[in-house]
Amino acid sequence: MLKKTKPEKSIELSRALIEIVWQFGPKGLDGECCEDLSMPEYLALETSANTNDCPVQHIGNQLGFTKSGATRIVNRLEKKGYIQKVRSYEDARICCVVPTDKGKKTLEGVARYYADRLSAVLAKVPPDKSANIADALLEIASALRR
Amino acid sequence: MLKKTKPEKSIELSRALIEIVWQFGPKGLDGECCEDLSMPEYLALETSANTNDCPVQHIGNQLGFTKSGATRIVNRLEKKGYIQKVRSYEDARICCVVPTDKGKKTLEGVARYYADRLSAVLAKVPPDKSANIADALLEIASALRR
DNA sequence: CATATTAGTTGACACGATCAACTAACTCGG
DNA sequence: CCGAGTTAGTTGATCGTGTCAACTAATATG
Repeated sequence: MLKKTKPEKSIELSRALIEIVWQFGPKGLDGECCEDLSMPEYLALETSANTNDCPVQHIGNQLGFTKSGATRIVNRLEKKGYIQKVRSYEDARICCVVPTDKGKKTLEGVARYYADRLSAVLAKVPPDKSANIADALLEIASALRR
Repeated sequence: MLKKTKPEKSIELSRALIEIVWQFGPKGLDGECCEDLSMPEYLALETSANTNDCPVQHIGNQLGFTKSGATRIVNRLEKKGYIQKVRSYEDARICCVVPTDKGKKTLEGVARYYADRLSAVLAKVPPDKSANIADALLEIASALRR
């Protein structure tokens, strides 16, 4: 278990990022978010909740799936009772993805689960740093959207 | 695309974390790291490079796989020419996973690729914040190891 | 030496995504 | 208003990548 010689700063940084991503990401530890939802399923559910008259494809676009992938993830969510597909009556080709009550409730639960996991980690950080960290996370996320 | 009412702080934070994880994680955009390596393959390769006489199982432990999963990922890496399996002569049950020259070279390339992706994002952040962000990433990663 | 333990492998399987071909609904120029 | 083109979504075949349980082979131990 020997560490190699100290790498340059930017590489060291991205190394940290990868570790974080791996721990919290889709393959992290259990791989599940909550109940019977995988991470992409959770994100799809969330997208449907944040989008009015959300077409199936929009979910694919948001998550980086093909449209067939989107169909399948939506079907899974429907079978599990988290969403419903409603044909749009303005354009009957479009299926609007609408979260059910169960879906909405679960969404809160999962958000809380992640929030708890994150605070568990932040608890191990020197308290004077944790404000900085919160700031940094928000900043990166907002840069990603640009 | 309507946003819901402002959620509490910790949930907003974990939301940011999830976005980051999704963008940089195994499913992020292309899903691949570099050349023909998936993210778990990259991490396995890196683990083998940072561990002397690295047994197959150690890779599984590091990444959170079962031992059969570890066998499979190692076999894939071997087939692609990134590592070699060498039977330990102290204990012939153990296969030491050793990166080949190609493996070592690729490792640098991938590290650079991630570093570049990260700096591309950091470039969009107010310059006075970026030091904070670097600090925060290192801090979180180190907290995760504890 | 017999038994238990440990490292690794393997076959059957599950899950989740892609691709390409398809259907159904809408658009628009003649 | 009709036929060609476009768009939303679905589906069958397939692939990649992981698990579980049963296995082999090497080592440790009483």
